[in-house]
Amino acid sequence: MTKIPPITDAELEVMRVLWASPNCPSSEVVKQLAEQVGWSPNTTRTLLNRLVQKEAAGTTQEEGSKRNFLFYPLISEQEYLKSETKSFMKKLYGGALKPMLANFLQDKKLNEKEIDDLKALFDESRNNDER
Amino acid sequence: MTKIPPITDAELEVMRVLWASPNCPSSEVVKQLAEQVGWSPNTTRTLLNRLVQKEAAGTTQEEGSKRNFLFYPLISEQEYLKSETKSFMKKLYGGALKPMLANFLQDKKLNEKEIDDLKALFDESRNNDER
DNA sequence: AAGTTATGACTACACCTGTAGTCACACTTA
DNA sequence: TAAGTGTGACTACAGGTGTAGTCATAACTT
Repeated sequence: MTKIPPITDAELEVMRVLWASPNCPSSEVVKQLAEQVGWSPNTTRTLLNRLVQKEAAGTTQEEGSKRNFLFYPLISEQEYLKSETKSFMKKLYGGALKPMLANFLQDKKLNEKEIDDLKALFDESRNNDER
Repeated sequence: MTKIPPITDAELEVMRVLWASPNCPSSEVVKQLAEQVGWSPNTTRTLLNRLVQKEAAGTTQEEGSKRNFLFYPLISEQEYLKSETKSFMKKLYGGALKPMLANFLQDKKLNEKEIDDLKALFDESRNNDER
């Protein structure tokens, strides 16, 4: 996926279902979102269609059926998270990690284990940078 | 400020001006945004009014004038950043820092100095947590 | 085969957002 | 003081978004 289209909050709910079960019949998406967020079937279908229109998801006709479709994501959760995170960081912090962390840590104090964990993450990031 | 209203992207531009120069005559906001983002005066004024309506900004009549107003932010940049960051983290990562960092670091490798810097941030966070 | 139900295509509609126009009038300037 | 200009109040309007209704028809049930 080269270009990630804008995905609204409601559409994101649908994408989550598709990420969790790719190649999902619409009936299944409808069912899950009816349970999880109480949407009417048509609401879910509308969102599915919008996702297909903006090429965030794709459909194929189900085997041997004239009218049932399967839906699958065209952008991965990874891609989506990366792109959203990047644009969020850019919009609010000019793309810099440090001020964002400083802000986040004001609220949420970390314990030893969490700190070590995150430090390890940074170290990995450095070590993986071969040159 | 107890409750932070939703602020759109365009409105955020206006808030940035107010944060940079609190108690700003509208003419000044208009001027700055005309230069910075090329908006017509009425666009800026509309946004100012919307911010006042949603109580993100306040106004006072300018000294000895019947029609000129000063504008000031009712929510601080700190509050705004904190709230936005929190809801972003919640929406995309369930509120957990680690997966967000892991994602961010995939793209953007850090050098020694940056890593040390961020580690120090974490340590401060721990040390401030008296108990 | 006839009735019922699930599915998809199309339509609806209110509210939000970005972007500005119109108009009346306070203020400035000649 | 008459004419022009900046300001604020109100209005506009297209496109996006959340949330669904309607309708034709394929598929299931009896």
